[in-house]
Amino acid sequence: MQDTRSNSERATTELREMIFSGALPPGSDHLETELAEKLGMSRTPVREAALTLRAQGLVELRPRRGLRINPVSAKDMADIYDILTELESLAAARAAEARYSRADLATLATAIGDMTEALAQDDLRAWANADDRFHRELVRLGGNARLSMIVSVMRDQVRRARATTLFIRPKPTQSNDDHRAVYQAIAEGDPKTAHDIHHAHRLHARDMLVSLLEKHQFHGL
Amino acid sequence: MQDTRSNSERATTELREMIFSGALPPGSDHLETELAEKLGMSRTPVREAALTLRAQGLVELRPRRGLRINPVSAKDMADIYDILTELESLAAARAAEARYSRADLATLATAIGDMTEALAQDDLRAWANADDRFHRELVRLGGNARLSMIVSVMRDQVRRARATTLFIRPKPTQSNDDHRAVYQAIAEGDPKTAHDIHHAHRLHARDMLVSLLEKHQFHGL
DNA sequence: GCATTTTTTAACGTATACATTAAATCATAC
DNA sequence: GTATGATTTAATGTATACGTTAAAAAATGC
Repeated sequence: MQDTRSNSERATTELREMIFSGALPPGSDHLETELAEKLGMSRTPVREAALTLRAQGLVELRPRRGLRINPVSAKDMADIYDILTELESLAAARAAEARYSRADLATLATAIGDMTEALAQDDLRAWANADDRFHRELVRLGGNARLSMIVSVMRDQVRRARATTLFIRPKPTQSNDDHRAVYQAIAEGDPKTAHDIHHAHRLHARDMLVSLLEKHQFHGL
Repeated sequence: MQDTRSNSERATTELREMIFSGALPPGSDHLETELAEKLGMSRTPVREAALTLRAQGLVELRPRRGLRINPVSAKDMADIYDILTELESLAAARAAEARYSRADLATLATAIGDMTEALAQDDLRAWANADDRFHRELVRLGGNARLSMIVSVMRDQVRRARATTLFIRPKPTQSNDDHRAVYQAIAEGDPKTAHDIHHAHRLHARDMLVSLLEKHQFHGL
């Protein structure tokens, strides 16, 4: 089956993948022409993708220097986590206010179950995957589309850091208890508890990640 | 003196202005060719501007229909205010943590003074202008560049609603007291107070605006 | 008349061409 | 050998050309 998306869209996702995978390392420059050739298309869709990625904070366009892949410092990561913390906590509160049925919360429950299982099997990748699903669904349940967009852009950037820290950080056991408690609060329609627990959860993750990044001197991820 | 910016940048700001001024009304469609002609340039820079504005949530690109100017419903406005509330409050807290000197807070103080004066003279436009400056500076002092970007995009959208509600809503007298209290908390290095007061301030503004919009049935601003 | 198919149209997505101009290279003076 | 200025290079920003294809219009059948 053929890809029905436009080249512009393809370029956007492919460049994004190349940034996350490290094929385009942070701080590196890339001429539009080179990228166009690599992706097998003309400069036009590549340029359009570049503009989109710039709006998401992933790259900068420097005339005659090419696309600069934005590095992400420990301070950047702290800033990003701050935003995530506030917005996800709000989403948790709003989700609790919405009085979803248990059925509505099935995806959330599944993600928590998968995290538990992954932990038991020491499968950190599976855990990270389920953790992503949990947070994405949580935000979706918050019912604020703009907020979801912003959070997903921010989470994209976190993913870069996580790839490098996933295996050196402590096992996320506390994390799982937090998720369960947030789920519980949402199911019971308790916005304040949902908010506060998730807030503390994210703040904790932030401090852990930032201190890891600083310790390992990732001064431009 | 000539404008040194690229046509692409010019198109971005001009289209944005046209959206805010109502020259491109919410919900309306505009072909790339028409816009290009109106702006006196080719389709290329207009398209680039369109992509930037899409990333900011102002327009949508609908193949063969043209640029759709996104309408902003009361629900949208509530969502936007929710985001503003959380992020600005965080900025206020962080600003208080930063222990700025009184000199550093001069811009903030000036804005408050201007608001007081504008209120005394019943000059609502001047008040709105100073209010903008206050919030922008507050966020800047928070020291999170990404947060500032997001807030400024959200505030852009609020501006549309304010233009239509500024003269029908109650006079913002309470507002001024809030600003002063937030300023005080930041100057004294009290993050919690700064956060909580600003949070309440924004929540109040949100509820007032949303109920106004609903009452006046602006179901697509 | 209305529904369905065919034809036409034109807007977009993309490729390409090109002028501008910043950067790099080279030449020259000291 | 270094600094200054002239020359070359090449990447961008923009215009333009064009094929594709969705929508509109026209034609056809019932």
